[in-house]
Amino acid sequence: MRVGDLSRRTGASVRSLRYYEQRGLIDATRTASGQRRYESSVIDRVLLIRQLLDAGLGTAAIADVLPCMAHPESQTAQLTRRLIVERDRLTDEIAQRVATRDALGQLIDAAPSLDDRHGSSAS
Amino acid sequence: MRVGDLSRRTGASVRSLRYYEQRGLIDATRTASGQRRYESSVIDRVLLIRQLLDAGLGTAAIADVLPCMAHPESQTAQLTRRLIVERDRLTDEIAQRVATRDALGQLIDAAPSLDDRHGSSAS
DNA sequence: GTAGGACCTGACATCAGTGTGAGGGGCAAG
DNA sequence: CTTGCCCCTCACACTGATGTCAGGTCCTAC
Repeated sequence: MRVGDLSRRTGASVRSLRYYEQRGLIDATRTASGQRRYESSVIDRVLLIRQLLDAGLGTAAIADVLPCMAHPESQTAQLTRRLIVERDRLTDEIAQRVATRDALGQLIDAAPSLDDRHGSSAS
Repeated sequence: MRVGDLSRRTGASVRSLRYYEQRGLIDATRTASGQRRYESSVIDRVLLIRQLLDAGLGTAAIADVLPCMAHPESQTAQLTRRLIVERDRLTDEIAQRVATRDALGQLIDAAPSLDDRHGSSAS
């Protein structure tokens, strides 16, 4: 499949797909004229990449953890440590966000109703 | 207090403090010669700003929600809606990160021990 | 009053992911 | 062979928070 197809099937822009390739996250064979051809397995890989990006990992981190996720048996101690680093970073970010979300939630709950929904008290 | 002091007491770089001011997040009086002077209440404000930044909010969002957090009584419906938007965004980000963290966690748990700690199974 | 540190503004650099435009080729259908 | 769409590379722009450098001023301690 070609970049346009892959783009359509993953939601990633063509630009992004080329960028992922440049970062070593996906690879493509080239036709004689230089056009990229992808195996269909790349679709899932791209979707995974996007999940990780959305989770706040950078392409470098993704390049490290992707192999583990694709071939769990290829995990080395080195890689496992990397996974742990990223997991712990996520844990910290989650805690930070939960704390802040709850703080915002309290302000919202304390706000003059806004007839947002709220059983508006048990009046 | 002066920028250097505020910087030391908050952990924010002088550069960042000036940036926060430029974004309207904090304000300072100026001496005749133009140097910034801060009230001590600004310390807490800066700490709060940093919490929000760490939680992934941008300075624009922070500029909106800070007044609510400082003076809850000043909350307008408009502001409350903004709070809700940010809270919901946080909720999404949290869900995304939790999912990814759990995926990483599974890989880590499935990894060849690494004698990380682990009661190393109930062997 | 002088040295040296703290401060001022302004501007350019960084990172990351993505958008966008230029200038040029590939390939299938008519 | 031409039309039209897809692809190629290169390269510059943007956003956001921060670093950093330059050139200049202020102020405290001696």
